[in-house]
Formats: sequence, C-alpha cells, structure tokens
Amino acid sequence: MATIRDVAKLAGVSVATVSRVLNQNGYVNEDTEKRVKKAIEQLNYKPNEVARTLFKKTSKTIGLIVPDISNPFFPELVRAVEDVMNIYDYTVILCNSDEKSEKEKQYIGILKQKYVDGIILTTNQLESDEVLELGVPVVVLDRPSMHSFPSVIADNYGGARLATRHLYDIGCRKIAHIQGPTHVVNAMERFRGYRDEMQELGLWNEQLIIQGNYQLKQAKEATLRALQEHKMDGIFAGNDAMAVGALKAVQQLGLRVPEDVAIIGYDGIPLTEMTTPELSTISQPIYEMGAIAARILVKKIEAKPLEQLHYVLPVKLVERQSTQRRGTR
Amino acid sequence: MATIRDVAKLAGVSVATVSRVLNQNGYVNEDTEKRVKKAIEQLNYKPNEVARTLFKKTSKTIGLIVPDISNPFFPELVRAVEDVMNIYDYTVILCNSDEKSEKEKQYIGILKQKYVDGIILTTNQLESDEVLELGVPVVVLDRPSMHSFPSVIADNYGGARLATRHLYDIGCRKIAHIQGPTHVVNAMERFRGYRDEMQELGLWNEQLIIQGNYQLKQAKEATLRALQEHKMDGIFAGNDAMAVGALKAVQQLGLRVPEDVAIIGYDGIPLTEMTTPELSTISQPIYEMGAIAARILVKKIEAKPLEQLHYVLPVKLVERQSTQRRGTR
DNA sequence: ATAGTGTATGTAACCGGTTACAGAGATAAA
DNA sequence: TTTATCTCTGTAACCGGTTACATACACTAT
Repeated sequence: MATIRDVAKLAGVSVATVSRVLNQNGYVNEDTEKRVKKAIEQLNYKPNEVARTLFKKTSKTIGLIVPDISNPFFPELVRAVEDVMNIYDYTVILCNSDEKSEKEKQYIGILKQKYVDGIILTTNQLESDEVLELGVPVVVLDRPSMHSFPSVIADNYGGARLATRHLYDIGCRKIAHIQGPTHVVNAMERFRGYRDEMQELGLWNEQLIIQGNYQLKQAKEATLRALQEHKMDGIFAGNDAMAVGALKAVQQLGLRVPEDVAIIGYDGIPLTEMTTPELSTISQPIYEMGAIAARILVKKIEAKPLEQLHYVLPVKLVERQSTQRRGTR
Repeated sequence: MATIRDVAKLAGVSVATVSRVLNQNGYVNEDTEKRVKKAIEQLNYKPNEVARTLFKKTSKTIGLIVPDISNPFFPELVRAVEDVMNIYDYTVILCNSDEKSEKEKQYIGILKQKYVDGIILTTNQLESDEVLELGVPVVVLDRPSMHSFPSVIADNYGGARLATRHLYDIGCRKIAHIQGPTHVVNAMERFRGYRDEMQELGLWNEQLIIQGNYQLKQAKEATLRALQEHKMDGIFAGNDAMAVGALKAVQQLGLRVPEDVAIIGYDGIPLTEMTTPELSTISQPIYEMGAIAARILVKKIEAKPLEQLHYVLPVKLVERQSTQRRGTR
C-alpha cells in the first residue's frame, strides 16, 4: 500500500502539500495539484484511515448496540441505521448485548478504545451513569431516554390504547392482554395503555392478563391455559411473535380467528403478513425510527443543534384478517 | 483519557516498560510491574486501539458484507459471526450490499482503509479479481467459492433433491418448483437438484417451473397463475418466503394444504413455524454456517492452517404439517 | 523604498502506541 | 579476573497521516 510519502516523492512535493490536496485546504498551486492527483492515481493511493483517526480523534465509525439482531424487530432498524450512516460516510459496528449490562459495558469500553464517534443504544438495562460518563455522543433507540440523551421511540402507550380500542370497536368485550417482560419498559407502557383503555371502557379485569415474556412459545402455552380458564373474545398481544403464539393456541383449541377470538399484535414486523389469517397489528415505523436515530447521532457528532431531543413517533393500526368482523355481535 | 505516557510518569518508568507490562513481553521486574499496574488502575487507563492498529497493522475488526440484513435469512448468520468473533476479541463492521457490486466494491475499499483484518463476503456478484487483489483474508459465505478462497455453503443441490423426493414420497406426482433469481448461484443449484430428481423419477415437466425471484409476493402471484393453468399436487419453493407465497396462493384458491397441494420451502428460517399449517422445509444450519465462516476467518488471519478449504454443510428435511399426508394416495 | 497581504511550499512536531537497540547491573562459567 | 549471559530499563525511531510554523516570492498600498 502506497503512503502519503510515496505520493509526495513521485509528485516531487512534500507530504504537507499532498495532504492539502487531499483535504482541499490551504493554498496549492493548480499545476502542483494536478501533479499530485496524477501521482495519487498512478499509485492508486488511498489515505490510511487509521493514521487519520489517530490524529483527528474521529473514526467515521459508530457503534450500534442491539439486544439481538436475530429478533425480527431489529434487522429493519439496523438496516435503517446502516443506510443513513452510509450516506454520511460512517461505518457501523454491530454489537449484540442480549440485554445483559455486562456485555453492554464491555462493548462500550471496546467502542471507546476504537474511537467511535458515537453510539446508538437499544437497551434499558444500563445504569445511566456508565453511559453518561462515556464522553461520546449517544442516542437511545426504542427505549425511553435516560437523562438528557436524545431518544427515539414510538408511542407505545397510545398504540396499546389503539389496539385495545380497536378490539372493542369490532365487538370484543372480554379482551385479554399478553404481556411482555415486566422489566422491559416498552412492555410496561403497552400494558399501561391496555389497562387505562380497559378501565375507561369499564371492562378491566385482572384475570385477563397473560404473561408471554415476548416469546412465541411462552405466549402460546400461557394462552392455551388462559383460554381454558376464562372466556375471552379478543387478545391484544404485546408483540407480534406473541400474537402468533396466541393464534396458534386459539387454532389448536378449535376456535376460529377472528370469529371466536380476534387477535391483534404489536410492532408490525413482516411476519404478520405471513400467517393465516393475516394478523392485525400496531405498526411502528421501524425503519424511520432507525433512520431518525442515525440522523440525530450525526448531528450530535457534528455538534449541530438538534431541533428536538425526544422523538415519539406515531404508530398505526393495521387492520388485517385477524380482527375482521361483520359489524354486529 | 489517560495515555501510556501518563501511566509511565505516574509509575516512574518509561513508556517501554508500561508497554511491556501491557503486552506481557520482555523482561519486567515484579515490583515494577506492580507499580505500573497500580498506575493503570488509578488512571483507569485503556490503551488506544487506534494507535496500536496503526503500528501493528491489525485492527481486531472484520468486515461482514451481506446483501440485506432485513432479509430473514441473514440475521441468524450475522449473529453467529458476531458471537464467534466476539470470543476472539474481534469487532464486526456490518455492510449491506444489496447484491450490488458497486456497493460491495465501495465497502471493500473502506474496509481496507480501516485496516480490517479480514472480510466475510456473502455475495455472488463480485468479479473475483477485485477480491483477489485486496490482500486481506476473505471467507465466502453462502455462495460458492471463487478461486482459492475458503468457503462455507450448505448442500443446495442435495437439499433440493431431498425436498423433491420427499414430495414424491408422500404421494405427489405433479411437483412444481418455484425458482429463485437465475443469477443467484444457490437458486440455480436448487433448481438443478429439483430437475435431476424429477428426471430420475420420470416426472420432469418444464411447465411446472414457476419464477418467484425469492420474493413472497412474486411467488404468490406466479403460483396463482400456475395453479390456474396446470394441475399440481406438490410445490417445492426455492426459499421459505416463496413457500409462504405459495401457501397463500393455494389457500386463496380454496385448495387445502397439504391435502390438495403439499408445500415445502427451503432455508428453515423461524417464519416456517409460524404459518398455518406450519411449513415443511429444508433447514440449513444457518447459525453453524456463520460460526464456521467466522472460525475459518480467524484461522486465516492468524495464519494457522485450515483443515479444510471448502465446507459444504448438510441440510435437514424438516417435516411439518404442509407435507403431512396419510400414507396412501 | 518599505510595509503589508496573499499565495505556495516545506520542515518538523504530534497523535499514542510498539519495539529495535543500547546500556547497566547481577550472576555464572571459564 | 575476565567473559558471557540473563535480567531490567530507557531512548528514540517508527506506523501514516495532519497541521502549526517558518520561509519565500509576488504584488499592492503608502
């Protein structure tokens, strides 16, 4: 690999001049510039990013910490971040934390050592102190913001009310909720939305709460048990995977969806279009969330002002077959 | 951030000694080592990876180029790579190429500038010259190897024969194949396996080939048309997404799966367990493929000998409801 | 004639590590 | 006693860029 000194020698100038040509700053004579450019071409010279990083203390790289890329919610989010960062010439280091603060801390340490310019964090485990101290721009994604970090989330509370209300509107009166892990903030927000809506409708009943832990299998098992113990005609699942679990449970007991039990999920991952019947869901603007987080991070890195610190994006009710009923009931 | 010189000063030694302590090489007196370690602790010193990289020309970072992380085949693969690389203290830069050689080339250039220690490539577009010249260890994943690069793939040809044979075994005689893009090598391998098996069974009929382009929607449309034109009692889809498309088409026409038309997919992504009926599929050891590719890359980086250059991993028939028939026919 | 400004380029320090090399003391071997 | 070897440590060059500073020349204003 050619270095800047090779280029300088070939062009008959000093390294400083080559650097000036590369970075388009300082004075350089037109002819000199041409000579340098020709030398660069001839040697197929590409500046060494590492040397540049060492001096400039900016690596054009960011860290993206997600719980688990193989959880179907995250690929689209990651894709969005990568797309936007690519536009601004940043590279993305992907880290899977499994929601373990151990791994998160470890990764944050490594990322700092590599001089990343910023970090996008999808987590709710990390004690904020650790993050606060890290001296690198951070954007919190899909989890409520800690302290003063910019954050991007969707309206979990509102979405949950929307889902619950939708089941009511199509005629459901015994509406169960399959709940995600109690330590995950967005799961609790969705639960709150469900509870408030149910109370307002005068339908609240604690027995209609099912624990699904955001997992298909657990949701299915728990729904099977619940269906045998209590009557219900609608299920609002805290995420789409659990909605599939519920769907399977209902079908396994010989009940029809949506005729006997209507089901609605949450997230709007592609999977919801693949089941039979297709699942209604509250769709989050996943790609947009990632894209906005990335853009905010770039702004923070470049020390530009943010128009807004906390973004709460609207969600959308997507009606599909699993909540399609003929008016009456 | 403290530097090695800060540590040296605090411990009353030279930077060379600190470096020796850090890297456990050269002679260092026990007492001195203790003093240095104490200073490191006190300053919470972490060596600057960038400076280290510049000198050593190894960044403990690799590049992973996939077509599109939001394609459900890849998250598990990426996860596997990340997991294994993490064990060996490597960090992973994720790149989405969209199968465009433009983007691939661009990324490869950037990765080189960042001194990545190796690259895992999931592609079939890149002209091998470009890759050959890049002077960085490369492992080719999920696509047949180019030249002398190590490669990890699953047995596409054998899997396709297995799928076709399975449909035959459960009684199907008019077995259609939904084909992936003709420029994608593994799609063609699967087609070849289907064709050879069909010819051996004496069932070969060109009219039973459906173009699905690896896309759910296109597969569904094409299958709808095909079902109206030709009789068929079995469908082997080139990937799972297209199998879902076929399933939807069959159901939309009021036919039953598996009674009227049996369906089998390919890949074994989690989605196949979520449909109703659940989809039979040829399951590739996705995680293992990623993990092996990562391990090979580490070996190449560390210049250790490889036991094997080309890995062709076995696939597995996963029988689910979509091909479940009562013996006779 | 002189000072001031803009243009053009080079020298060398610097970023924060690693390591070749040199030097010094201690110990063992001849 | 001399020499060789081992242990321990420091100095300084190096990795490949960037940039502060110095220098030099051309041109303009006074």
